[in-house]
Amino acid sequence: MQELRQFKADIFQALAHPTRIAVVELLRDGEMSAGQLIERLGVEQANGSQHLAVLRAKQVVVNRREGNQVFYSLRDPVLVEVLDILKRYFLEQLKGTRTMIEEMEAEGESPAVAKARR
Amino acid sequence: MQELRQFKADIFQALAHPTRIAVVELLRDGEMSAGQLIERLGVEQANGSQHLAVLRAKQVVVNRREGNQVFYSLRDPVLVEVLDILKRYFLEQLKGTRTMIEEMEAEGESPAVAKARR
DNA sequence: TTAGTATATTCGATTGTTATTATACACGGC
DNA sequence: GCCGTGTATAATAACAATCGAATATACTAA
Repeated sequence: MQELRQFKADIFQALAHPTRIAVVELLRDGEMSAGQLIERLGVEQANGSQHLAVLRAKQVVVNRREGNQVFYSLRDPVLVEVLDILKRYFLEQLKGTRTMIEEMEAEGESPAVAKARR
Repeated sequence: MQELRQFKADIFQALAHPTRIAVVELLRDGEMSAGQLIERLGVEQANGSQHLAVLRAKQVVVNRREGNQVFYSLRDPVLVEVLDILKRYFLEQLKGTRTMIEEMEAEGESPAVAKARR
């Protein structure tokens, strides 16, 4: 059980950076070379390569060399499911925020607002 | 889109620690007081409270005070889904590892073994 | 008010993560 | 062999996360 939690924590940590999330999203529909990825990400070459190294270390992606280039792909597309779930979660949270904002606007400064601010 | 990725990264980071994953799992079936949580986690009081603060800051959990105690619960149980998906993912990965080990045992020291060690 | 219990926060030491710069490695063509 | 292109790896510096110890806060009961 402890091992499983460590494993989950490692996966979460692998994805705990916007650039690496972007990589997973870019690989959603198939493989892509390191160069293409880095160009799409709009980051420095070394930086992009380091992020790919993190994803490799945590086995989130796999790669294959073809001549000069290295192609990356998702090891298991189940992670895309996770991202999709989080998108729904994000939208839920936004709804909550919107409700909160509306309450603030409707009520002005009030206990509800103070509570929401915490 | 960038904002959504940052949001996802924040959630992942909130869960990128075995203790905090344990908290989410403990809250799976309902709320629990900070004290109960910390006891079950088997961590120092201050440390547990700090981890709860992280989960609060990222809105993963919410809390309510009742007298002397503070009860925590999951803000959105959808995160449990994510953990369940990762369990399946973990088992998949284990299957791969087992296959790898079997190959190693069957073939002895060989190029395939060297490759698997990387 | 004082004491006791439950929880949170602050501080400081340690360790981990990130971006940048520079350098190394791997491959193909010549 | 040498060059060019694509990719990975040090090395550093700035910053963030973690933990334990001590302290602070919130509440209850007496």
